[in-house]
Amino acid sequence: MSHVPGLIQSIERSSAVLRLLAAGRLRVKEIADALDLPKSTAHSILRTLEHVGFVEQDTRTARYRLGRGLLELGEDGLDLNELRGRALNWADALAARGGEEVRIGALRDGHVVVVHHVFRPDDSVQSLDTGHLLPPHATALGKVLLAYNAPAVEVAVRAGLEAYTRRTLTLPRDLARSLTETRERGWSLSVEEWEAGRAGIAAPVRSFGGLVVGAIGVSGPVERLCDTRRQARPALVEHVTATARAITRDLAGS
Amino acid sequence: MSHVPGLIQSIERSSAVLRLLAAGRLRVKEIADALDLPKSTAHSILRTLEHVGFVEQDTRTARYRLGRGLLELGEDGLDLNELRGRALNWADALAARGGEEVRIGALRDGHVVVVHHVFRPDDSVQSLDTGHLLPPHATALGKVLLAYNAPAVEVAVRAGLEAYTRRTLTLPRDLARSLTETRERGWSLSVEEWEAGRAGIAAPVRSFGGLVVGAIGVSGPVERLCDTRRQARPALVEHVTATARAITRDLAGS
DNA sequence: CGGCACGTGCGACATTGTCGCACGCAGCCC
DNA sequence: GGGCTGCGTGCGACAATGTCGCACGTGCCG
Repeated sequence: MSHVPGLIQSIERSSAVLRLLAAGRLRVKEIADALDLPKSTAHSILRTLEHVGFVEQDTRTARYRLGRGLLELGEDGLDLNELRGRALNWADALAARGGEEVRIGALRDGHVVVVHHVFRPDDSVQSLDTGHLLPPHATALGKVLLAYNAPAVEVAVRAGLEAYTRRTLTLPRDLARSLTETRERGWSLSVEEWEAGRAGIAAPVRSFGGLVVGAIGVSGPVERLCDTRRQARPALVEHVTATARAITRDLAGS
Repeated sequence: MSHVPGLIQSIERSSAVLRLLAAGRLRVKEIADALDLPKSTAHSILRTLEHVGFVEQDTRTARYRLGRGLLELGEDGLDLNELRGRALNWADALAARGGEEVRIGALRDGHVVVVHHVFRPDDSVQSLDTGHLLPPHATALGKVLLAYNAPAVEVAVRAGLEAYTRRTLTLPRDLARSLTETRERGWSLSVEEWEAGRAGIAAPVRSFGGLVVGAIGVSGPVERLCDTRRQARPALVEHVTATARAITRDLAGS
């Protein structure tokens, strides 16, 4: 079997599997025979492709076929209801443990769509925020989503970075620096960039292969989220990032 | 980064890359940032996806986009002219070294399409066979192609295995056994199954990930191709399989 | 009912994928 | 125009992961 050094053999093999399945439905054994691979190897490839949605198996016939995730490649494979369903209990726990209001969101058409919102446990008057759109460049949720989505940054910059407060980042260079910091630390911070007196901390939620499909964040008064130097409180950062990791693990197990 | 044990991480990552590119054209750095991967790792994935035709790069902008190999997944990514172009010199060399006529073929719509035909070096009267269709189940070329294509076997069996000689394999079980042997040894043999007094030996030509995209074979009188027990002569088998491997390496380098 | 073939999953270890580093090139700014 | 920065590409060491033999359970066939 002639494999070119420097190329990733397992990816080449997976491409061959997809090509075979594009021509018709096949069983593990047939794929293994076609590629002269041991059954176990073929099965590992198929299991992975199935997991990422590129392949599906008919349980009755055991035959594999191309999956919706590949046929509809433009969709990011995770709809907002599924994100909400997977993340909402973790969001409730974060609100309880962190003591601040929590939102889960995703980028859609250049905006942050809030798919779940948890009030701050002690507060009595809140406006439920689900379905609302937030500006990506000024909110912590939005900034962490932009950090991993270069085209969305370009769109936002081209549309102009609107100033919501005097602290909103309105220069492309400033936004880019903030997003680079976000990537380096793995979480974002917004201090009075969206609303005066309020801050937010958010972390990414990832899907297969590391794809960012959403974010979870807390928000509240600056003096509760930040220390005297307007830096995020480490304990709260840890709660947010740990929760994001838990949701990511939950999604990976699907 | 949450990766599930038992799944192939590099395949998951490649699926994430494809999803990112389905949403827009991106540079290496942007993909690396989106997935929190080192640039080199992202580059290795892209290079592989490019090699198998799933991704293409715009040399002017350095941006990557989805490639024709993925957008047109039903095509096996190798057209017959390209197979011919890559294989014809090797076929000529095989005819010179093996002393028998050589054909290169591929499966199309249940038939073997001969894409290149080399006369036996010593013969003066030959009919050029290019473009001709051969029955897959009775020829060595066809049997080696069927050995790696389970759906094509099903089609042939369903259509009925026509007897061309009294030695043609007409029972599905007999054909299946012959194809299993073919896979086990890596080459096929046909002794008077297509034409009385003539035999053929053939080996598969493979593309990326091990996909069989064609075959090369020799044919001639039984007494020249086989020993007294009607088994293939080892020296000729070696010539055929070595040539198939050389063409496969040639294709891999593309 | 027994034998066989298949799909699935586990785990050892050899192979391969990962990724830091270096380099060349292009673009930008002073 | 030169220096700096960032990017894309490729090399090679080695740690991590992919490979794959084996075992098991299930279903089918004679």
